[in-house]
Amino acid sequence: MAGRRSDTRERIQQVALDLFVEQGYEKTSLREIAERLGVTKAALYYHFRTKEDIVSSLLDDLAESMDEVLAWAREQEDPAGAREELIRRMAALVEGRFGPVMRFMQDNQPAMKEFRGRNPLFERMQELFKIIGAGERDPATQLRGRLALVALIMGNAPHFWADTPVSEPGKVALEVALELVSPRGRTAGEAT
Amino acid sequence: MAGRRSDTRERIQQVALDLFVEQGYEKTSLREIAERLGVTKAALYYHFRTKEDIVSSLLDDLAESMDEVLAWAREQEDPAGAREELIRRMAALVEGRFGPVMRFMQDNQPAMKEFRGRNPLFERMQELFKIIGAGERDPATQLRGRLALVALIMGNAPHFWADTPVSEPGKVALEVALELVSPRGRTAGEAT
DNA sequence: GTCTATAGTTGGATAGAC
DNA sequence: GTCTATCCAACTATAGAC
Repeated sequence: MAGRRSDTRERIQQVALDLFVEQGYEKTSLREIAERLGVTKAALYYHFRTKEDIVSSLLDDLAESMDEVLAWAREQEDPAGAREELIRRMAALVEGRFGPVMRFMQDNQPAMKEFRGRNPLFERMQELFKIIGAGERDPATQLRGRLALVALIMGNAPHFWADTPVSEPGKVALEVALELVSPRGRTAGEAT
Repeated sequence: MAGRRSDTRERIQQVALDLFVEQGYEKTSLREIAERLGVTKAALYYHFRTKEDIVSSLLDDLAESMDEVLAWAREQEDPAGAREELIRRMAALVEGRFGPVMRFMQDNQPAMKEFRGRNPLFERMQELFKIIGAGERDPATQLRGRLALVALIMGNAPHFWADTPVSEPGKVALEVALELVSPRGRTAGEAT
C-alpha cells in the first residue's frame, strides 16, 4: 500500500536481532550485520544513527505490542481473571514474533542498562509487573510474577530444550507461568 | 601459614567480579580493573594470562563449592528430601560469597558461551539440574527446577528489591524456590 | 540508498627494564 | 611482582563520491 519505499530498514532489524540473540549484543559488530545483509557498514548508518538506535527500534516495536495488551488489562474489572489472561497474552507475544527480542533482553542485561529509563518499554514492563502482582505487597508474590515472565522466555527458547526435545514448548512454558501467578494451595498473604 | 606470598591475585578476582557485576563483562576493560586496583594492566598479565582466565578462575571457585554440595547429594537415599536440602544448600551459596558470581553468570550469558564445555562448572550445573529434576522426564518439572535457581539468584540480587525494600530477601527467594521443586497440590506426571 | 576510504578511539596483549 | 612503552586488531562513526 502506501509506504513501499524499501524494506531495508526492517531487514537490518531482523538480521541484527538474529545476531544479537546468537552471539550477544557486544560481540556483534556492525560489520558483521552489514556482511550478512550484503551491504556495507555505511549503508547501516543511513538507516540508523548508531548501533544503539537499532536496539531502540527493536524495543519500540515490542513496547507498541505491549501497549495493546496493557490497554486491555487496564479496563478489566476482575483482577484475578485479568492476571491469568494477561499471562496468556504475553505468552502469545513470546511465542510470536517477539520471542527473540525478549530472549535478547533477558540474556543481555548489562547492555539493556543503557536503555532503562530512556526507552518507553521499561515503563510498560513495570506496569506489567504491577498488574501481575495485583497490588500485593507480599514480596514472594512479586518474585513469582517476575519469574512467570522468565518462565515464558526460557521455556520458549529453542536452546533451552536442546537436550530434552519437547513437542510443545510454548504449552509447557505457559503452564508453569500460570502456576506462578495463580495460587493453588497457597494463601496470598501468608508468610513462612 | 604456608602460602602467604601475595594476595594480589585474589584482589584482582574481587575487583574484576565487582566490575563485571556492575557493568557487565564486555563493558569492563582490563584498564578499568587495573585502575581501581591501583596497578597497571601489565601487572594483571602477570597473574592471569588473559581476561577470560580471570573469569575462569571465578567459575572454578564456584565449581569447587558446588562439588561439595553435589557430593553430599549423591549419597542421599531419599530423593525428595535430598532435593529440598539441595535447594537450601544452593541458597546458602547464593546468599554467601558466591551470589555475585552467579548473578554475573545469569546476566552475561553471551559471555558465558565461551566457557560452556571448557569449564568444569557447567558439568556441575547439569548434574545439579538432573538431581533437582529427580529423573523426571516431565518437561514442566525440568523448567521449574531451572526456575528455582533463577529464583534464588534474582531474589538475592540487591538490585531486584530496589523499589520494594524487604527485610530478608534470602528468605523470600528460598521460599519461592522450594515451592518450585516441591509439588504442593500438583501431581508430578500430570500433563495439560 | 549504497558505496569507498578513512578518521579516531579503545581494547587486549607483549617486550623488556627495574 | 610491578612498571613504561608499545604494538596490533577491531570497532564505531563520518566524509564525500556515485
